[in-house]
Amino acid sequence: MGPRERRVRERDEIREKILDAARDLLVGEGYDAVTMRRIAEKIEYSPTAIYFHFRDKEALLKRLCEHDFLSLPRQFLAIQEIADPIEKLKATGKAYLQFGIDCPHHYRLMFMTPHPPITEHELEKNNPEEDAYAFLKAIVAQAIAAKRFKPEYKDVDLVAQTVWAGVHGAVSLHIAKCNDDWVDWRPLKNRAEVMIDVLVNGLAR
Amino acid sequence: MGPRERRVRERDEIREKILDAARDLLVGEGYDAVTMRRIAEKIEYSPTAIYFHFRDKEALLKRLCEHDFLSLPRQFLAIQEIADPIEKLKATGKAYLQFGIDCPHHYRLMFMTPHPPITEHELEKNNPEEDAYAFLKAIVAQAIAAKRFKPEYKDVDLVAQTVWAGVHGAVSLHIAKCNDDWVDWRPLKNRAEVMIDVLVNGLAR
DNA sequence: CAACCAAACTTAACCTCGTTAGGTTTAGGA
DNA sequence: TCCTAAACCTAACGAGGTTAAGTTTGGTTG
Repeated sequence: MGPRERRVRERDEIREKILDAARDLLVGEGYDAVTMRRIAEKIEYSPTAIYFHFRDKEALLKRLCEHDFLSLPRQFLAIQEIADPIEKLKATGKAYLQFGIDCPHHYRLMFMTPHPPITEHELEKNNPEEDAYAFLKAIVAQAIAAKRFKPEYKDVDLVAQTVWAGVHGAVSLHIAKCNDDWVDWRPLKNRAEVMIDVLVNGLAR
Repeated sequence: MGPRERRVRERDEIREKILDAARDLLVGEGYDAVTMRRIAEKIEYSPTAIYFHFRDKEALLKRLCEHDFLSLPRQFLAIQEIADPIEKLKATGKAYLQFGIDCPHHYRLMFMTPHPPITEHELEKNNPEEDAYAFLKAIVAQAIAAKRFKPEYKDVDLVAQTVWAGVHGAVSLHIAKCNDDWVDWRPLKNRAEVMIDVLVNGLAR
């Protein structure tokens, strides 16, 4: 481990510091507080220094989204203990909901904001412990294998994406339109629970 | 109709022109193209003139969202011909999906972007012909009245919001993450159809 | 060891954007 | 005829993302 490795490590560390600062601003002060200048201020660098580590703001935010999407299942650890796949699915939905309630700005950036395509992935995919989508897929696959769903619902990706979309719809509509008094909104938790129940009932044999 | 009425009419006309210009930019050139300066350029006014008609950009965009949310059901005219409430509900979901496919930028602004609360509504509410949410609610109420749903699903608002959220989840996840090759996305139309079927099945007796 | 060179920064500036201050025109009313 | 308020305009401010150009720093090489 010569000075070469140290350089690489230091580079990764400052990259991580930038991402951490961006996340802190996002969660703590909201969407609009995430500016290159404020990130720089937080880590005591000049704003332009960030451009040495990220091509532009979009790339930075996209990286943050990917990173935190992967780390989501680490918050779902208790769910793995549940044996019944249907209960597991419901618990996952509720945990996902809770993330949306706790970190709405973070949720908005990760799931409600389009990011232009960037062709550089370096992170590990398809590991349920480190990839939220793989986590969900594994549960759906388990439910299908246990013949808990109607026979027409055998496409794991299609079912997983439907369940995801359902809960996401409830959460994201809340985040986008909770200030809209045009609609007589029911409480989010209530809506999300009904959504999960209706979905599971619709999928089940 | 003296000059006083003319003044009011002219004011409304230029307001409408501003909204039309904003909508054109949004649909034609996308989200980022909607700037006060470009709107002004399009209607051949100075940027500051807009501030005489709208308090700020947020108010302008919010007004646009409300206006177009109301005019949505005018695109759903054929649906009123359908007698069966379940089929009606499915058709409404598909029409809503089609709007998301045709106008993704417009959809994003209307349903995926939080707008701060503004306390000034001047538009007519609760008319199914001019209010997309009232339109959906009327269909759900019809289905409930015809005893097509399980007895526990008798809260019209709760059911309407669940159905809305389901289709919205499919559409909005597509708009936000269609460039994300991390997930092996099924086609949107496919996902939306499954979503509608699963929801209806889960709600039905 | 000295020269070099690329990595990792910095300062200063550019451009666009939303918005405001202050001035000007215009038309209806007193 | 004068006044006033509505409906605009020009000019500018400040914040944001980004770039150009220069500077430091530490490892590598002749």
